Amino acid sequence: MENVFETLKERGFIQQCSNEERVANLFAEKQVTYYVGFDATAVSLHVGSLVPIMAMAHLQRAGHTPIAIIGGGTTMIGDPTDKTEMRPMISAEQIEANGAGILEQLQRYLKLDNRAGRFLNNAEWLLSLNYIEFLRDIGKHFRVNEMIRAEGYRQRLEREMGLSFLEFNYQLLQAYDFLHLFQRYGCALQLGGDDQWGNILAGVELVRRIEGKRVHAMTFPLLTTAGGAKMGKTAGGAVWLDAQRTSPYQFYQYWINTDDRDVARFLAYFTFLPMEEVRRLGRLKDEESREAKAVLAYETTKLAHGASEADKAQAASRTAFGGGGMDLEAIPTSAIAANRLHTGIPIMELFHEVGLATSRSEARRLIQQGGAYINEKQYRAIDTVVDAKLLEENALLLRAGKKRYHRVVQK
RNA sequence: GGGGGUGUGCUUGAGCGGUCAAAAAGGGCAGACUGUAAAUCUGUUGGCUACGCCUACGGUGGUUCGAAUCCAUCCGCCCCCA
Repeated sequence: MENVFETLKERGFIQQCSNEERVANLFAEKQVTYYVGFDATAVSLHVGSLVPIMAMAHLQRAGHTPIAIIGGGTTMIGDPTDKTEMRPMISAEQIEANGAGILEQLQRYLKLDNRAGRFLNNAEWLLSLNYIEFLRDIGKHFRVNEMIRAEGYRQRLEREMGLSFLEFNYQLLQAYDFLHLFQRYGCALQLGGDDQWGNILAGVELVRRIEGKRVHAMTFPLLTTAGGAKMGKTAGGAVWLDAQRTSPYQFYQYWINTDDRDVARFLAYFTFLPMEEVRRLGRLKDEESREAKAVLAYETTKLAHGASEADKAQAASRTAFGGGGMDLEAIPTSAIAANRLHTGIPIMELFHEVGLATSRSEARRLIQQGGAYINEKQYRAIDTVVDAKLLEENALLLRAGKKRYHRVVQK
């Protein structure tokens, strides 16, 4: 079997590495325990976390042991790295709840049964730290002059934002995590986004000073779409891995709407397809690239939500955009009382009510600008009244713009 | 503790006491064009019981016929000194 390191490299996962050769050998020589920290500020992970997740999955498939940690302790501080503002602090209970959701999602990609892999909350060891001891044992190993040279801190220091002492300690805590995981589980490698490079190295350094052992760091490139947007952000907000927050259909649509220029890269990152296949799909041009996008969308959805959901999403997407009717299952639907429909509802009110417009004024603009459709027929008159006569098979299919649909049924 | 500065809509950022729902850019949304892509062009971008009304320029009070614009005070942030 080929070295996972090569696999990761070929697929574009590796941005920086403390020492390429050593890390590559490490994987070849023995089973490696590695860790990645996840942000616990939300109940669900989103598409942006998929890079580390996929990297972890590749490694686990090659027989190595992942540890996913959520920052129960560190999240309560807020990571200043590359943030223009301080992150909001959240409560321990909230983090606990978020952790449960995150674990569930990770388990679709990773085996975290405390043998093949682990899921830990760093609150477990951080909360019991004693300040004096921490300063004495850990704090003495850090040089402030080095720390403030880090890009993230420097920006905060130079701009007017300021940096609180609390946030400044983030790096120490993250380094301490690494030390702890090394001591307790023999964890020898930390992975993270490239913005974490400095923090990860701080951990490497700390382990070296205290334990005299060499551990390693590896970072992933920070992904943005070709359009310059952050991964996983859309107009409607983040694209979550949680089916409750982002339906498998929406998830599928996110991927199928990928910019042409990103398709090949994304296939390598977000699917397990062999690289030959990835390259073949990546070579498709113009209209043909839709095939590649369909594969990307299907594979990613399958990983996140399972094959049957992926099939459904794919079918829904095809009928919706392939000229056929919509797959009714996939469209958000709301019920409206029959008598209201018989009386008639002003079109503005209807679009607002079902959430296709956030206010009546927005609905008004939408309609006036020709973006409002009922049963695929455009309505531009704001005084249109929608009543039961427009029902088709007992339902109305509302559309705002090109892609946002909503179905209304009688109650 | 002392001194100076700053706080505007989703973001950045203009803003003479009336003509400011607030310039400009970015972002968003919609339309045209398209391949459910990109680029481009056009329109639009606080709310409402809608040619009018309401809410908004950190909070609270005040001056004024009238305040985002002036004053006081409080809060947050930044810089310098201690």
